[in-house]
Amino acid sequence: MPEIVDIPTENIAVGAKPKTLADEVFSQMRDAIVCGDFAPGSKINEPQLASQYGISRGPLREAIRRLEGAKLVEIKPNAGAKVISLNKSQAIEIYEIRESLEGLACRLAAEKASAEDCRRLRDLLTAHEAQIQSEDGRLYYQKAGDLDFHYQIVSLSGNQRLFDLLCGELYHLLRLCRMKTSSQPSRPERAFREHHHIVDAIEQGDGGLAEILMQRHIANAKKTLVLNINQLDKEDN
Amino acid sequence: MPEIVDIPTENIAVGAKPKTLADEVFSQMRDAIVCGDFAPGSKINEPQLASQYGISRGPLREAIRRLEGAKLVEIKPNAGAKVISLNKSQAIEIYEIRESLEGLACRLAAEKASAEDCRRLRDLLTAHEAQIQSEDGRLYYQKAGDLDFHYQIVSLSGNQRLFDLLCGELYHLLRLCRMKTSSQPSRPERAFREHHHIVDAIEQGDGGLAEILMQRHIANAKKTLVLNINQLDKEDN
DNA sequence: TTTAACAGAATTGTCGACAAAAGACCGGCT
DNA sequence: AGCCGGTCTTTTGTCGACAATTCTGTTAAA
Repeated sequence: MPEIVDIPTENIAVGAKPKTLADEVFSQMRDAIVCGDFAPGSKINEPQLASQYGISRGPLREAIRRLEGAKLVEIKPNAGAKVISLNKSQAIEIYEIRESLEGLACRLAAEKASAEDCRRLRDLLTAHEAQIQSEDGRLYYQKAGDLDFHYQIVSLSGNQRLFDLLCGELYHLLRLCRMKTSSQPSRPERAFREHHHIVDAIEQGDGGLAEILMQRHIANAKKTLVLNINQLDKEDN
Repeated sequence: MPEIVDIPTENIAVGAKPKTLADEVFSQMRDAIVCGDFAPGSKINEPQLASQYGISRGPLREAIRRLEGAKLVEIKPNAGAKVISLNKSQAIEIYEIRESLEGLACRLAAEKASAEDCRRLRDLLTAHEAQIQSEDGRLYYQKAGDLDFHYQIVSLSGNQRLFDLLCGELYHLLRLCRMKTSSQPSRPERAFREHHHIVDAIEQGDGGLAEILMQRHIANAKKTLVLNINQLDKEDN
């Protein structure tokens, strides 16, 4: 029984339990959006959602403002908020930014990672590898495992703001991008090779190489995504 | 006639006049923070500010949440919001991110810029150059002119999300960093050479070179900033 | 049939008031 | 004198209600 651990990428700020209602609802709505429970492009009805969450409109509006800050909803004055809907070019934009930023994170990580850090990274990969071998491994990999690896790298970079930017904002958008093309052709073996090569570079402290490898890794993921989107568009037509 | 347009870097979203009170107050507070009218680290008192802006606490709280999204204030539950205060390492973090992101923007701009775009860029530089020759040129350059140039580059990249990220968030933080070291030793001639070299690369459509030059340009700015901060710290002791 | 205007409903924006928590202040104790 | 506990004040969090705007559905006219 795999019982995919479902690593809670949402509870990034561990130990900081949301106390205010607005924060709580913000977290719930964010998860609902990135999990697809809120359809992209759908309108957000304040009275309805307020009663649904059992709170007043005040905290709900604050939560919506925070969602706007996370770029997950768009607010138009006097017209309400809508869940963001990403098209192909916007997805590409996100991957371009991610390529640049994670390249940076990977370079910094390579320059700072200790032997212990490297060992943990490698352990993570082998754990994922074992997971892959299980029945629904592919799904797991595409969902949590991949982000988990990247999450660790960014964490090792030591740049707190970079971490907030990537793990607090961009990764949520990324999950939205992936949601569209839910059943990906899954290129796990290739991605695994790339992951291991990245860890190799980090172990050797070769920041420049680690940066390039990570950029290429994400560029490959982007290509896969674009391919999937194109195919999806054709089916729709 | 230069007629430096004095692009208002604060009113980024031109044409979109803020209609709701919360949006209006958000803009005003953001400008007040980046201009230094709100001291970094100072506490935000809701009742006081609400009466000061002549609004209720509801819209004010929404504005504060948006400021939190822009990373300009920090909110602690049941403790209120404080204007962000950047220390040396945080400033370095911001410059690292900016180096990576503007490098990307510059590469994309080089790949997409038309001859007309290049002409406008060069015009901008010559206009700034003329401005520099005037009495308070150095001050002008450090304040608006430099950001103006970078603003144009990012705009040419064609990546809307990158634009929002840099011009909508990071540049405001940048102004906060610069505010600390208000009287900079101003390296205008060197920065000007770098700017021209960047435009050269863009004109030639050499994205890779443009990216590297921009990264080095920002890395140099970072060095200058760090030097200033260190000097400031010594004076304080 | 299409368009335009109008009335009604629904939704968003704003406000003041109450409840709860944090912080300040003061007195007493070791 | 310094520290601790309790009370009071201030500030934040939450709520319900009202005002203003937008959306909708209907009717009437071209």
